[in-house]
Parts: sequence; structure tokens; C-alpha cells
Amino acid sequence: MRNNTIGSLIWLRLMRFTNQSNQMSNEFLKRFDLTTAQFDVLMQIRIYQPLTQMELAEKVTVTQGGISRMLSRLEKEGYIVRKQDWKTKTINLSAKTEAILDQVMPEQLAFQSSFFDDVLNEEEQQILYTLMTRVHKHSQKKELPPK
Amino acid sequence: MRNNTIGSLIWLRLMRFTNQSNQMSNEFLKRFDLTTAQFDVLMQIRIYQPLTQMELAEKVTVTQGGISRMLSRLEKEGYIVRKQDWKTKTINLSAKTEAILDQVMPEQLAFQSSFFDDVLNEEEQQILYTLMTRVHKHSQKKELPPK
DNA sequence: TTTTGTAACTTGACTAGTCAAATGATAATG
DNA sequence: CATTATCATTTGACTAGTCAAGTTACAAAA
Repeated sequence: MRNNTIGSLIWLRLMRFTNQSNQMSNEFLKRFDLTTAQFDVLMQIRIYQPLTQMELAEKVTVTQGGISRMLSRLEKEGYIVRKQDWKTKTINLSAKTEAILDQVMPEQLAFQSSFFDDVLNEEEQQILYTLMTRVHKHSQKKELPPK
Repeated sequence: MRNNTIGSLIWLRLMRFTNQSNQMSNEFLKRFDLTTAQFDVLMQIRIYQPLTQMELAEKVTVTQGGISRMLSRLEKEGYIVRKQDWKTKTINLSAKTEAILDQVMPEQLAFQSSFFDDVLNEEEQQILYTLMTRVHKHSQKKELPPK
């Protein structure tokens, strides 16, 4: 009954870990009045602005609908500015958000890193990164099995 | 501006990968009329039944409120049975669900494994599992930094 | 036996997301 | 110029989750 493959064990570990660390990250970011999801999209906008909703959706792997809802929350709170530009909407950070991110980013990156720094040395982190990169890249070109 | 640590790069990879593979898993499970989240809790119930809602919440790392909502959906669909038993509610799978899981489980485990089998050999998977186990276990006893 | 506690579960208001149908903005054609 | 097409975004109905306040089920003390 317990015919778990090594792959399925890895899968479960990854799911539980990301779930858990996501919750902890939310708690950490509470002091800046941000959620992990919001921080994620704000960072992507900062790096790639100006960009369209489609491009952004792609970067954070959510659907069109998902990004639309997220952005209207962020706009309502004044974090971002959207303007109709030809058929598409162009997204930019508001000035206040640039300032907020300058402060939050180093803290959040340090927080994320601490999950690994505390238990893995430099070399082990490099190995983990390499393995996960291969797995992730492969998953992106994976096809659903038929039937 | 791109002062990404190796840890923050790993973090992002893990988030994107789990997010993506979760979506693919949802699509895969559609043929059985299940979601990934539902499959996860049904599997935990199968392994540990009978159990209480608190115990289950702990196993799948969601809150009391979250498990309550999930279970009432599952109960409405006839996948599980809850009965009041002293102060707590005891959860069991319905007979039909045991049968469904017998069929779904091997397929889903194979699907999960395929993410890793396709690109990592046995030894690499073992390494990945070991590293992630250390990272995960550590995160469970981690404290939020003060301030 | 009414009051008082307490542990387990539920619920209201919310974020975050999905899918698929509807709407908006612009272009191209009859 | 009105009609049709096309692509981007929005929206309705839903799953899945959070937090914190509210119930429920039982126990023990007054």
C-alpha cells in the first residue's frame, strides 16, 4: 500500500515546504503590509516595467483572469498605475512603491535565503539550485500524458 | 539592483515549479473529477483514518477553518463521512472513495514521479530528496525573526 | 441543575486563484 | 461608414485558503 516512489516523496516535500514557507513569508511581510503574492508581482513589475498584463501573467504563472484581479487590488491600494495603451494596458509602479520595494527587497531576499543558508553550505545550495532548475525547465515543456 | 542570493534563486524556482506542477496535476486529475488538493487530503485520510479534523489539518498544513471548508465540500460530494464522536468529529472515507483511490493513486504517483524521472537519475533524485528534507525539517522549527 | 469553562468545529469577510463567457479597443473590409 | 474580426482585459461562479469571532458539545464546579 505504501508504494511511494522517490519522485512522489520529493513532490510531497516540495509541496509542503513551499506551502509552509509561503505562510511564513506572509507573516514576515505583514510588517510591510504586503503579501507574498503581492511582493512577487511588484518585483516582476519593477524589473520589467513598463509591461502588459499578458506579459506579467506569464512571468508569475497565473492566468489572465488571475492577474486582472490581482492588479485591480494593487491599483486600488495605489501600488501601481495602469493606462490603456493601444489594445493593451501598460503597468507601472507608483513612486511610493519604488521606495517601499527598496526597503523591503533586501529584507525579503534575506528572509528567503535563510531557509537554505541555515542548513546547506554554498556547494549544497548550488547543487540544489542546479537540480531544481533542470526539473523546472523540463516541466515547462512537458506534455500531459494522453488517454 | 540584481543582488539575488543563491537562496533567493532557489526559493523562486521552488515556488514557480510547485505552482506549475500543481496546475498540471489539476489538469491530470480532471479525468477522475478530483483536484490536487482533494487528492492530497483523501490520501491522508486513507492512511490515517479514522482521525479528527485537527489531526488532518496538521498533516496537510492548513488551518482549522481551511480543513473545515474542504471537508464540507468533500462530504457534500459523498467522498467522506464525518460523525460527531465526543467533542471531536471523526473522519472516514466512504466505500466508493476507497475504490476510486485504488485506481487513481498509482496513476497520480507515477505522474508526480515523472517530473523527476524524466531528467534526474536515481542518485540525483536521492540527493534532491535529502537536501529538501533537511530544508523542510529546518523550516518547521524556524522562528520568525523579531522586530 | 444552572453557571462556567474549554476544546473542536464553523462561519463571515477577505485574498488568490481557475475557467469560460462577456466586454472593450482597435483594425480591416464590404 | 457600418460590420466583422481579433486580441486584451474583465467578470461571474467557483475552489482553496487565511484570520478571528462565533457556535457546539461536553465536563466540572457552585
